[in-house]
Amino acid sequence: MNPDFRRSMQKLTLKKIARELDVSISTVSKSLKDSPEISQDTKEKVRAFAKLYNYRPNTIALSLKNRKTKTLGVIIPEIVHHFFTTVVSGIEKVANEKGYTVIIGLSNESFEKEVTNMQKLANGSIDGFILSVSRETQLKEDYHHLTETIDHGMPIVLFDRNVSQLECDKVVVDDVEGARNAVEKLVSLGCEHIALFTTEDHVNVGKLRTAGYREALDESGISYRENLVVKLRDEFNDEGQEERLRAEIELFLRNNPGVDGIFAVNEKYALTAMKAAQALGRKIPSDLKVIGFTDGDLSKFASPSLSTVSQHGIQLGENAAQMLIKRLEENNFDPPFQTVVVATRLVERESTSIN
Amino acid sequence: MNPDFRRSMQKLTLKKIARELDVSISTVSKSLKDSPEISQDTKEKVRAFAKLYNYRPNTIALSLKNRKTKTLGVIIPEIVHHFFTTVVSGIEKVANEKGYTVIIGLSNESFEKEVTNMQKLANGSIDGFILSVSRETQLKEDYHHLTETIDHGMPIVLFDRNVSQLECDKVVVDDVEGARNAVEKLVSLGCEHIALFTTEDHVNVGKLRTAGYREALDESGISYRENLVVKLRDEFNDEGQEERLRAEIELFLRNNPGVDGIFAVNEKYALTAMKAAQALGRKIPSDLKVIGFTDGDLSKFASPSLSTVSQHGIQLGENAAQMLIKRLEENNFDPPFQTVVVATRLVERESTSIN
DNA sequence: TATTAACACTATAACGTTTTCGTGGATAAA
DNA sequence: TTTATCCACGAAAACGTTATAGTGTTAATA
Repeated sequence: MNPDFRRSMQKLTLKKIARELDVSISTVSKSLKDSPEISQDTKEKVRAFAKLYNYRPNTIALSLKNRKTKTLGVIIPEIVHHFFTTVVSGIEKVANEKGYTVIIGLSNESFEKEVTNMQKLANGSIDGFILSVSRETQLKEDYHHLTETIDHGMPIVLFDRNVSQLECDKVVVDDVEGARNAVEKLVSLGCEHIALFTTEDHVNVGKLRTAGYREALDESGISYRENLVVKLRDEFNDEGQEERLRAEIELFLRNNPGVDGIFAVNEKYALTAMKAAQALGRKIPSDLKVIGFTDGDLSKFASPSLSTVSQHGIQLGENAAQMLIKRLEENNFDPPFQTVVVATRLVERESTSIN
Repeated sequence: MNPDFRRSMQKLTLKKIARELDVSISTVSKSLKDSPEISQDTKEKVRAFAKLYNYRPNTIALSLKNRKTKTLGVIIPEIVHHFFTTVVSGIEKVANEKGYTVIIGLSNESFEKEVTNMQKLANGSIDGFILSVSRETQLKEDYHHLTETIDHGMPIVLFDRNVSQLECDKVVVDDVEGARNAVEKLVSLGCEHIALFTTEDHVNVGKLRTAGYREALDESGISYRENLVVKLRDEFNDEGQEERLRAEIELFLRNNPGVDGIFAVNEKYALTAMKAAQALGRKIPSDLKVIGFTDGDLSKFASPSLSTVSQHGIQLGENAAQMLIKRLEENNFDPPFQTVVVATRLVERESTSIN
């Protein structure tokens, strides 16, 4: 055998093995698949060779032939974001276990990037999508790229940011219940003037958590007061806008000294509120109790540590991957579709302790 | 035309267009590529049809034909980790701009997962790797999977966790300098007993940052004292081990009341140290000044906010992607290899303020 | 001895592209 | 009229697989 064989081989293929061993490509393929059509001798010879030179079938060729890629496309609005990374790690875990690969696309909260990213992946690169729609998409309420994908026979599992008019599998957090539990907790701790820091209305999860806040108040016989609800503008989330967010929150706290509880729809709002309140001399949790949403490191390391509604992102991701893979393996892309609701859990820390 | 055409088409291909328009596949392909071989009439007809039914070439088929996938494989030790996500977002940005897709593999700090992930992707799915080796890989010092990949003609760009014996492009943070600057800062603020919280020795970045710590002390004429260096065990980073980490740090602080400055090689150690110190009644920054490494949200939102050595993960990712894509487009997989060093920047916050 | 069956392989088509090389017919030049 | 030149298109190969359908040789059966 050519001594330079190893060097010359950029990538070993069936054809090269066949040429080297002086048999046909079919024989090589069948040998490696342990087909009964091939004699033991030949099989062993081929397999030894393949093993020696570390043959691995070309994934692309297989994808083309089988018309499936064993790859999941995941589109998320942001990756530098604790919640989404936990979801991705859940997806990746299940995907890997079942022999799937994960491709990640970032929309960066942009409608256009979401669309182009999907189009790029939809052309044969992946078998199905797991995605959370971007903020802009929710704002525009334009979901044609999603419906078209589904119509073309590619399954989608939506997560977290629900879009009720879309017919597909979904796995969502029980935002309403999570928020309700949080606010109920505040009430049970004696809070009577509970402020809500939430997003603009078009953000679905913000809306749902607001609804939960309201439910809890209703149940407790506390009247809902518009002026205790602060809708923070989207742009405050942008890089470098921390000060404006802080100013807005501080202004509110200054104007509402009677507030004794805060429920915020995310960690950032909650922590900013805590910092602003502390700067104003309010003691947490004695004067003011705070609960946030999304359980990340930020909450754990805050001073005082922040009680939060944990969303179980990993579980969410695992569920999403399972649902998608199930459809793919069963080759069932038709209704009925399923919506899995992942329960939240209130993690109590110092910001709501009673001492 | 068959009215059910749209429905029947799972995915539009050249062949289907050809059949429908009663021309050859070649003609369709050439028309879409605006070849001069084809008449205007035919071109227009084909293009109108393709546009109407939203034809997009099958990526997999193109990959097979061109023997390149326009996809980058990114292997990171962890995804629920601020630094790595910033790197990924930098990679993704550049990749997207240049028409590349990104596949993510997680090693979860495991050697075996790193190897299998790479093997899976190396078989045609991607054109090159960007990766940061897992902790276990560093521990074992087994890099055969990397050298083999390189030998097979697939370029690798290593980032952050450098492996000096590997011959490939690299983009690393200047850990030594970052650490030195941080410690110099502490010295300039009057600290004389500066503790170091670092990792076990086999973690490269820990070692480098430790070296920087030492350099700064040497320069400042402060003697290096072994007993001020705390090597925290890897396992303390695992989920649920926060208390043990905290206990270890607290013990040290209790035994070393004279410590007036802390440099920690990551955010977690720094924040845990701050919390422990505060619990022991030390005031930060007046009694004790603290600087961490890696600039994440944790540092910004801590109380007091934490000064850190910012690693510019995004830039790091951008550089890595640029280097890899350059090699791919130039088809140049040979030495010389480049090592880009991304400078760090000391971000000063409350934990080192002077008032 | 002629037929059949078993064996151990090879050839071929297909997946969806792109590209090189033909090719038939029309037109222009000789 | 014959020959050369275009024009507009089609055929075929290739990328690396797998699966189906041959095929030639030997051995068993009638």
